[in-house]
Amino acid sequence: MTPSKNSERETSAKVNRRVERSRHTVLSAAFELLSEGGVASFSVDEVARRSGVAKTTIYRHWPTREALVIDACSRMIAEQETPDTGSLEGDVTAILMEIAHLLPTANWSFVLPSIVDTAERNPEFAEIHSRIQRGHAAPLREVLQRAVDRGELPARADASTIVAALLGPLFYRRWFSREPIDDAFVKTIIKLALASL
Amino acid sequence: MTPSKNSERETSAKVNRRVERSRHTVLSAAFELLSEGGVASFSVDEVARRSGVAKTTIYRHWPTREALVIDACSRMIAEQETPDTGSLEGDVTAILMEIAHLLPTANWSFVLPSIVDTAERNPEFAEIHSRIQRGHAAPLREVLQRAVDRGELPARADASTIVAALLGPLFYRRWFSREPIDDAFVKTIIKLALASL
DNA sequence: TTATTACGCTACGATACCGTATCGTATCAT
DNA sequence: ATGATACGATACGGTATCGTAGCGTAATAA
Repeated sequence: MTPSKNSERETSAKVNRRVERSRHTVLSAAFELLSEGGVASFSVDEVARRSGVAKTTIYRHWPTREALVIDACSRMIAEQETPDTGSLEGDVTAILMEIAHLLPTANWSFVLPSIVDTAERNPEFAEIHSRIQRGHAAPLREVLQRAVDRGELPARADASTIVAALLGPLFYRRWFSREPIDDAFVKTIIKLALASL
Repeated sequence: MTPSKNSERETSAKVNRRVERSRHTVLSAAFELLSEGGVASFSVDEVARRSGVAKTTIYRHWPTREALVIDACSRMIAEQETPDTGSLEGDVTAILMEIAHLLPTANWSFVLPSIVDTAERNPEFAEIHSRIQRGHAAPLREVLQRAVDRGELPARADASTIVAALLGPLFYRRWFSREPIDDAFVKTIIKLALASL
């Protein structure tokens, strides 16, 4: 609260104008590069080339290549809204239809295999992957909890099993069997996963 | 069938002793290296170091790094037997329990994300991935077909949907949520996937 | 206006690859 | 035994990458 501290705060806040602009430019290019080639082919030199920001400047903001990759990956977490249709099946359908629509198109769907692979051997990426994963499952877990609260779903039902039964088949089609994901498929999966009620 | 052709055959067949020994040594090291670091960190130099086979020799057998990686990946296809217990649920249970057992331990489960990632942008790897995938699904498709033949399963049932409903949740737990896969989970998934009968 | 701060540019050193060339040696068939 | 063939060792040239250093310039705060 002293004047000196105040001025320090103002200084750092205004310096951020230039800094933030650089950071944003670099992160955009990094994100784009990541989407195209995955974690493996990500290079600081290429980010510098694309962004127009000098490599030295990049290294003034991120101590290492990995730090930049991790930062770029963190922006990949898909924020998804939780619907509230009143019924469990309605909510789940809304969520899965949205995901089914995003899976063939969204940027993160091209990068996620790369993160999964890296996470297999790198704890830092395992942490990021875990956060992304929780983000995907969160809306489902919430509507399931609401259904329990309403008495629509028995409290003994295992939420994580149901989530796996819902998301698993969709992910399987996107990354393993590479089959298209149409509405009929999604509805069948929902019917099967919620059949035990 | 001429003598000259015969001698040519014999020659190539015996030369193969040395050649096959080299090929086998290299492929073993390549497979091991692949299991540890995935496709991205795979290098011919490292294979040469580990195998003791000179890099020049490796390049006499494989024209390029990628050819060697692809060859090593091809050996990763898990041969799985198709059970025959007499009932659909029995067969499916046998298959999925086996997979659930392999998922946390088998070498290919560590490499598969890497192949999936590479396949996302490389058609050659997409082809390999497709073969691996068909290998995983084949036993399930066979027991499903047998169930249809017995009349245990309606012919209109979509096999590829059921396969996705069975394998998807298991794969989801191995590579996405990273939760353990216990017997209770597998049995629940089977119950859900076959509930529509 | 002036001092500070961030930035750009160029150039490094170090490392790790790929794929090839050369040449001498060991293995193998006959 | 001998000629053919595969192998090993070493050394390249070329490229890409990481991360750093030095120095001049532009933006910014005071």
